[in-house]
Amino acid sequence: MEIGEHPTPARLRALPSWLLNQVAIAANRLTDRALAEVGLRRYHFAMLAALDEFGPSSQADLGRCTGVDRSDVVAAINTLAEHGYVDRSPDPADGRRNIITITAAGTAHLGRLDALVAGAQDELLLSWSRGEREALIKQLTRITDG
Amino acid sequence: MEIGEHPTPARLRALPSWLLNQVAIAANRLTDRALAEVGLRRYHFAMLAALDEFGPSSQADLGRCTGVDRSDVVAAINTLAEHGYVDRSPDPADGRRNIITITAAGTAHLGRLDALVAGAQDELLLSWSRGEREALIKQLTRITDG
DNA sequence: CAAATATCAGCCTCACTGAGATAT
DNA sequence: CATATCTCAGTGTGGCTGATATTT
Repeated sequence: MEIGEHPTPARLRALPSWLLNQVAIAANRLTDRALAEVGLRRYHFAMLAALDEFGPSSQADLGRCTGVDRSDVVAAINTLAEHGYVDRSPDPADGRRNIITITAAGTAHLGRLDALVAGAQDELLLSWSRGEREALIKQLTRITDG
Repeated sequence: MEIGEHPTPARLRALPSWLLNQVAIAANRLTDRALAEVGLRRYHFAMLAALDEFGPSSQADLGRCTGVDRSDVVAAINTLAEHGYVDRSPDPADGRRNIITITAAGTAHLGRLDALVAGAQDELLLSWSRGEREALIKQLTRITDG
């Protein structure tokens, strides 16, 4: 009696919010799987990237610029520090803050992470040209900026 | 000393998977907020839409075509049935299955949900033209199909 | 006193897993 | 026997809240 499996309802297929959610789930799965190879997660990559680009930062700044909650930054930095990818030390100029600094090992590892994350993008956007990817990035950026 | 807040790292701003995740979070928040007005959630809308489009279906089929896990379909149908939006009855032709049918009240309510969900799209894509929205939908569809 | 920081404990949602009972 | 369905119990993540201690 199971003649026909249903396809996705047309109402959902035409809904940006639904499509975005499905695509994000797939993208996150691919990225997580790639980063699992080195035992890290997406937010670890985000914070190392921020430290590499902006230099030593407070945990609050790291959380804000990566969109990671203040509460979760603590645990993520713990893990990165245990791996030796960052140093955490009190700010001599502001007793409330910790200064997080990326280590040489962290910088080196970030190169590996870049490759893994880039591989996940390639899996997600298989057969997309460079120009097509840029168009996608531009559209998504327009939404986040709005 | 807090002269400059960090912006989002360039590595992340150029990363499709990261952008997709951020945009999906925003989209889901808007949709959830809209549907909260009537005490329902995204997956309720998805299942009512499927039932409206395909007619009476088994829970397994509903889960597959909406991407909702078999396990979560149970709870969602419970809620919809309590509200009187669907009927759940055993399939006389296949004892393993329940046949879920949308009720008249369910169909009526779906119209209201459509409006709420459409409003959330408008909030997300403020100032996007019809053509721009279609281009976005086409790109996202290309990813899900891949 | 008001505001910001780091930390901790905990909540809720959602995608998912495993297992059991039933039926094909 | 293998497969499919429905159900329940439970897991893990991610985004989030509230409270506290400390410092500015």
